[in-house]
Amino acid sequence: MSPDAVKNEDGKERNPFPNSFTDEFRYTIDHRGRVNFPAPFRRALSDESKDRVIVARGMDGCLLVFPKDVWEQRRRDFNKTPYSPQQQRRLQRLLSFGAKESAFDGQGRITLTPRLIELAKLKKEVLIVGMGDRVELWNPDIYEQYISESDQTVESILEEYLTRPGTDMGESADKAV
Amino acid sequence: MSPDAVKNEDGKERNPFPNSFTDEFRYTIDHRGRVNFPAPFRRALSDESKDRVIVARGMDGCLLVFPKDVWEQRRRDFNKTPYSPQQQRRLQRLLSFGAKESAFDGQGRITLTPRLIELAKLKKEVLIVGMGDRVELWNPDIYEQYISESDQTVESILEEYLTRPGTDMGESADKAV
DNA sequence: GCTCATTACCCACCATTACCCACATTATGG
DNA sequence: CCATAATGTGGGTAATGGTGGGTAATGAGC
Repeated sequence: MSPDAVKNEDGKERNPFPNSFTDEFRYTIDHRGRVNFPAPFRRALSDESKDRVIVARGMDGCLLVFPKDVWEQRRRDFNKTPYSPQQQRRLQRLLSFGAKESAFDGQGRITLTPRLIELAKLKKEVLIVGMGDRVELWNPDIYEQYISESDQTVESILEEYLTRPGTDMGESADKAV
Repeated sequence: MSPDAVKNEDGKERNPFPNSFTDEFRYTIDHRGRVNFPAPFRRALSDESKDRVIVARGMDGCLLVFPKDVWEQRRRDFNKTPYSPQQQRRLQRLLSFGAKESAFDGQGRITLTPRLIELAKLKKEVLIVGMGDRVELWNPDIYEQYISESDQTVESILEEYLTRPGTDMGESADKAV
């Protein structure tokens, strides 16, 4: 499966990795709760989600930003879970609890509600971390703390996976065009 | 045309070993944090990642440079690990910690952030080492130090693997003489 | 209906970045 | 041995991206 894409009909080059977010940015929140959304991430957004994202509570004290189409997909996925309809509804509500849909302003920023800011204990600065098809917002201090708590075991696991040449887990060799 | 490229039927150059990096290079970082990326390595990049790489923290004090498609593959692989969701999240975050996506400029250079430069203790010079599907950046002094620390055990292991049958060279070397 | 608080849209500034050109040096080919 | 291309290094400059603030629309409360 490579949803990788096609060029646009207007000939403009499109991102070959839609909704794929990598690396970190450090921005400031202004007194109105506005946070810049990294320009590379904006460009990486799929056409369907060009201007709309959902900000929700994340795990371990961060906030999550989903492109709208990814969010909808997640929501639909709950219906495929083996749980009862009651439990599925509960899952959906937990997911949406505190979530806020947000649009970009002319400068590419989103506005966080006071509630979300409080949930993530955000102060003046935000760390924005690309995590594949979603983006995490962190209080930099908490993130630092979280990272430093990683024990030796996790780090050696990471090391092993990083150092492993090519991956035998995923299918490789589908490079032909 | 370069010796490490072959021609496709359509006449375009294509590398027979995409995302395969060998050999060492020694370059300088300029005052803007720009480092040249070896021309043979640029040619070795897969078509998908021709223009984009990710620079991340590596083990033992070096930096890692991944072609974007390799990086994405690694990231997806974490979700297939037998570990708990919490651990998977931690792995993903550890992987992304400090990571920066970068594009090549017209001269084939990437720019390193001050943070990455500091992490790897890079001064004026960088040693660039091909390590299979990824590339390592080293402070040459630290690399030298690291190599010299290899003890007798490691060296004898290397010796054994170098001379072990399994390659034509090793085999014939064993039987000849 | 009116007022006030909140939100959304707009413009302005400026540091940083990316793009461009220039040149020195090395490899390549005749 | 010279000519030519390719590669590594440095720097100027226009464009982008991040930040702050003014002002018009929106909506809630009285």
